[in-house]
Amino acid sequence: MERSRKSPPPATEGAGLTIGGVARAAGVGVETVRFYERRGLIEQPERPMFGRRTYPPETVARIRFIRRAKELGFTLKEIAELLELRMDPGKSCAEVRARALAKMADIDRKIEALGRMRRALADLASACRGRGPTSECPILEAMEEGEEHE
Amino acid sequence: MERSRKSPPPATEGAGLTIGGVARAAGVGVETVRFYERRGLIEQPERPMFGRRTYPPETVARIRFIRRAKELGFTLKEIAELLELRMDPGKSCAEVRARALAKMADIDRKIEALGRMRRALADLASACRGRGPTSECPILEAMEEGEEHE
DNA sequence: ATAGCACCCGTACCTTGGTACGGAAGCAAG
DNA sequence: CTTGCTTCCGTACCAAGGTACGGGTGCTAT
Repeated sequence: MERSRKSPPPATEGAGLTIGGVARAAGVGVETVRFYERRGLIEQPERPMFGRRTYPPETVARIRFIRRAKELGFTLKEIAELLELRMDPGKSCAEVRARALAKMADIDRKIEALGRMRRALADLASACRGRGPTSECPILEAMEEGEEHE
Repeated sequence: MERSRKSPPPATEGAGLTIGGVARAAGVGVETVRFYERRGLIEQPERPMFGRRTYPPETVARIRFIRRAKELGFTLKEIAELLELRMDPGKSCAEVRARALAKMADIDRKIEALGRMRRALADLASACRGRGPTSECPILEAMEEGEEHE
């Protein structure tokens, strides 16, 4: 029972990991690994009709890559493209850089949109002393009138 | 043919609008109005077994309210709560103000998260001269190593 | 009176990123 | 050899916020 929760599968030493081993090593759930397979983000190992699949250690690295890219704001679709770029020896680093810059521009737009919301809310909140019934609330009134700012 | 695309339904003058009239006046699609009904965001008018429903003009104002609140970053669930507050004479303006402040804090957190992403991307992009194959790209390398910042 | 929108209704579908379920079968320990 | 954890596989479900469809009916103008 020494290794029961630690590593059930390592039957043949350096061969490969089972899906559970990959998931633990990469810090995601088994279902997430399966989900990434379905999305084509990770290559599926030879799929025996019966029995278990064994994954190469690169799969763990690939999932970590996905995790990190997600933290940087890339969607799974974009990550799939990054993974393709990474594999394609004909593509240059400039392509990757361009994706990063585009994502930064994307993030800037989101930040600006949120900033506009924030300012609009701050304006409304400052117009409201927080007293009286909701029927006289300047915030609600402003929303009812709708400024059609567009 | 003068009014054919302008207002098909106004049979009885001041009575009420059909769903299409509401949708046009509020600037949303008919399906969206139906969707808001299902979500309980707008009250459904008396529903005749057969024939058409007529909506009071307040429905248009309500949908505009929803639109405006959405622009301010509220979810439909939160908007439903705002609408309840608006209707409840026992609630005070302070409640509404609190929602607005909470939403601002919410937005601040999102902005900070995006700012972190942006800075991380900027760091990676500045480390990459945009030359060479993807196999030597500092951006991809950094993602592969995964900094586990957390 | 009939063409032709507009409306009614339930239901299915879309995107994004997973999570959960249920039955069958593998595999190691006790 | 049986128990019990994994794995395999398809499929369904979640949140959010709609959009689309199909079949049936209402209403209005020509």
